Amino acid sequence: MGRKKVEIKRIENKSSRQVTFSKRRNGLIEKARQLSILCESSIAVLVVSGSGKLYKSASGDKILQKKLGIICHTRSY
Amino acid sequence: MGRKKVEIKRIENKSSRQVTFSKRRNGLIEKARQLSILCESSIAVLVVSGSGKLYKSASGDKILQKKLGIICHTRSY
DNA sequence: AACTATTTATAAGA
DNA sequence: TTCTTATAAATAGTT
Repeated sequence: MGRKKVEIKRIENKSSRQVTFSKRRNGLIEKARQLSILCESSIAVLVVSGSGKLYKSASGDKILQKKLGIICHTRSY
Repeated sequence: MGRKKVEIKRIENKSSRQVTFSKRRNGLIEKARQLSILCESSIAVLVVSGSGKLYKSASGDKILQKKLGIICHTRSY
């Protein structure tokens, strides 16, 4: 989607990469939310940016959310 | 996207729900893969269907993949 | 499982 | 940087 077709390879320009990261991360989490509602499923999404920042999202099921919490609180990130 | 706009609420018809689940789950995992490549990030996606079947995907980082493995092998799913 | 009309996501631009 | 818009991509309903 977008004005031009983009090849799936690392975006070299740092600020473009950050902009794309932010847009697509939001898009991904929204898609996960929709899927969980439409199809009564549970979804966890964990995203770790190049700079090490963590974004997480869990929808649908409490056990899954708890598990996601467990990984998110380890020290590695 | 598609022939009609769809409301984001549980799809009542079981077979439509299964078809949509399969399509959107694939779409979600592909989006995750693209984001990880484009923006040099690490992403884990865990999907548990209504019937309890687990689908997982991890891209980008080995630590993340290992952690995803840990949740996936617990007995709850 | 393939197709295609249409909606949605998003790459560039303002 | 937030908003816009042209276009690519995803997908709902169909075959």
